[in-house]
Amino acid sequence: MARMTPEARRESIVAATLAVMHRQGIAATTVRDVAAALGTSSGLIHHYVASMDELITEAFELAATEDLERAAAAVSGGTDPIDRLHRFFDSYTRADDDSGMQLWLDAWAEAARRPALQRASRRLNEAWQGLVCTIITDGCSSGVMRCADPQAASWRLISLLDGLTLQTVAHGDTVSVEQAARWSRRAAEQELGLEPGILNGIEPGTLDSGRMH
Amino acid sequence: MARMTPEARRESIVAATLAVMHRQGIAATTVRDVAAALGTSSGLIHHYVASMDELITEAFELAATEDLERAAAAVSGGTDPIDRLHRFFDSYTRADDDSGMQLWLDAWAEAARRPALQRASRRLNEAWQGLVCTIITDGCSSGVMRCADPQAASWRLISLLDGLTLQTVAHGDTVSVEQAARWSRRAAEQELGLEPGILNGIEPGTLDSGRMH
DNA sequence: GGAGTTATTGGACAGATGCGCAATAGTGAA
DNA sequence: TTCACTATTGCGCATCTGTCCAATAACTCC
Repeated sequence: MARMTPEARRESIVAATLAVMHRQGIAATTVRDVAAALGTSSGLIHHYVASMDELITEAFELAATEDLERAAAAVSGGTDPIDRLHRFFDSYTRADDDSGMQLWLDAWAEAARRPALQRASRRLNEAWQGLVCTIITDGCSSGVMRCADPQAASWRLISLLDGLTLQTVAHGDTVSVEQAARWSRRAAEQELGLEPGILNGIEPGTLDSGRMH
Repeated sequence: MARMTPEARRESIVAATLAVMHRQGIAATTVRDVAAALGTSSGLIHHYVASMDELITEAFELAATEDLERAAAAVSGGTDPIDRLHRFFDSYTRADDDSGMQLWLDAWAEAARRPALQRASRRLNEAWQGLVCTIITDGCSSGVMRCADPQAASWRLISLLDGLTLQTVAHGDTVSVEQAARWSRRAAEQELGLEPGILNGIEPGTLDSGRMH
């Protein structure tokens, strides 16, 4: 393999690790697989990273941080809190192309046994919650949302979203992607005192309960 | 090791597997660890089970089924739908002594790679949802609950419960056990048109919003 | 007691794993 | 052009994995 600068090589290694993790899962990602994906030797990997654990944690952190930043960028383009919340749900739903969420499932399960991974997972989960919390806080102070405790509300919304997406990814179709999207938006409407349907693309006033299932 | 009847030996193997799974996680459970926990040889394990995957699936199924039956038994002792719902939340919250929920986290993550485990996980998850759904359906027909779609409502409640408990188990204290318990009960009250606080042990009429966080 | 059945043993086997290390090859400076 | 530096190689090592199998020991029935 062509010789590269240390920075470029390190980045290519982390990127290749991420690709393998998406394909095979965190637990089944091996040094040799990463080397094969790069077309290099396994020895090179250890020339750049001290251990496999470190590499896996770093790759997970990269992927999760990129997802978060993509969501944050989408949200920041919103014109008002409700639009920003809309954009948040859009980017979250799009982000889980299954393999992205599968990575999170792996991370949550492995967190108990890999301290470094647990710290990363926790930090990023808190960042997601913080993103939602900021939207809600803004919405409350501008008067378009009503919420007694934005911190708590954002944890509830994130947890519902995770729990529903979990079913979609782990079990196939106990809960469909559409249901997860619709139900979590509806929960946000109720949690924040919004007009029913406003986050689900239903025109205000045309909503009847029969349409909700 | 003393010679045992096939049934007793098989049960002891599954029980030992479960103990190892609790201690080390599903992915790190090996034949030799199970044999060591029993004080026997690895060959004996394969005299009773065809493959490691089968053994792991069977052990998970046993643990999850026991939890479910414990919950179902607790629920069936309830005097009315609201009491039964109360009992459901009590048994769910008690069931997660962390290691129980950790097993579920492992199962959800491993489901993508182990078809037999996925089937078991899915079937048991549906059974939990079915348990809640029955309570809600009864509550609606007896008039104490209002719910347009018990199926959907029970998936939402189960998913919220899973998502909140996930935070507790995977990350330590982003969400506390008490918050998970309180918030999921509050969600049930709202979802089913119940009096606020009735599932959280708050006397009807004494509730003010400031107490909810 | 003897014979047949089978639970149990202990190790062999092939393959995979993380990691280390001496040898090689590409690069930039003197 | 030569030399020092280091990115890269390819393999070796120790260990672990699931699975299999011949030998042994315990139990049951005649």
